[in-house]
Amino acid sequence: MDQKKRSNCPVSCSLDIWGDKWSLLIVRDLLESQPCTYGDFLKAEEKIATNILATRLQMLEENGIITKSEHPDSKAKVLYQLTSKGIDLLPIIVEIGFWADKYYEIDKSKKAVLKEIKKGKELFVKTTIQRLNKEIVKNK
Amino acid sequence: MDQKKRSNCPVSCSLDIWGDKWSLLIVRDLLESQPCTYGDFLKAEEKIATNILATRLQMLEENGIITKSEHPDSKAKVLYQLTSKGIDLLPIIVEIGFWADKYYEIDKSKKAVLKEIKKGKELFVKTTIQRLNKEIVKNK
DNA sequence: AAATTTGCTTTCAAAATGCAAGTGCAAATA
DNA sequence: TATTTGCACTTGCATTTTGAAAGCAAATTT
Repeated sequence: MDQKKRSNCPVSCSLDIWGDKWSLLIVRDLLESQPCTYGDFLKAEEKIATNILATRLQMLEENGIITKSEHPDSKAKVLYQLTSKGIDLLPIIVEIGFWADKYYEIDKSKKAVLKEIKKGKELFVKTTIQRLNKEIVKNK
Repeated sequence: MDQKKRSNCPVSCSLDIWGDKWSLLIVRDLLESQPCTYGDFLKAEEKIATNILATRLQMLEENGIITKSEHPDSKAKVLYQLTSKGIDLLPIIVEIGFWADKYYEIDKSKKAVLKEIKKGKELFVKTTIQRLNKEIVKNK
């Protein structure tokens, strides 16, 4: 009864994040600077509406892509971070980056980062995923 | 005046296909079996509505991801195929496939294909892109 | 000549979005 | 202690997008 009808992703797995730019933006933000607060997401360049952010965070949590935890300094704050499943989205984000770099103007700093990654893509992805996974453990 | 406000993609390039599952599905279909007709897309498993298909095909064409051309056999039919820019989305679709395979049930045949690709991802991507680009030239 | 196929367009109700304002709680300040 | 501020949301509502079905014109088949 509470079973939601999910959209199909382009490789036959059902998941709402496909077809939602805001979800991808949240994942990208987290990959770049791990624990983020609600406010951090709102501050991002793309100006997500606060109600949309709330629904997307909830959806990502339900799908096991992110987790919520308490901020060490303040109970008023909430920390969001990626799960292993979320971290594994890195290769996709990286490939989107390469593609965008090839066909669109992107800012210099991002261009430089991508150029570095290109030198050893597989290694970069592997070590970054390892690092992010270790950081999860740290926060427990 | 006709300047549409475009959504931002997660890597700072503006493009509507990010955040739209139907666009991704169209690209996936084309990567799997190059020229497709309007009807082919409608026949796909995911059941895109015909009006949505029309707007997405138009959008993808405007963004230089696909092109329309005449069917050699019939004036009633229209062929859609990827441009080089569209073909270059392959690495992204492949990575989405790997991720989905890791975390969701996908059907056996796709699983098998992905397993094969995994053995030599870089080579597979390179040769497939080359092949698809050659096929574009053929159709001219 | 009539029926069917093909590639769309139109209509319209239902759902999703996006902006602004509001709420509740915790922490900082007066 | 009282009050303001900051943070994480929620609510209301107008606008936009979606999705299902029906319609349509041109081309093709029967």
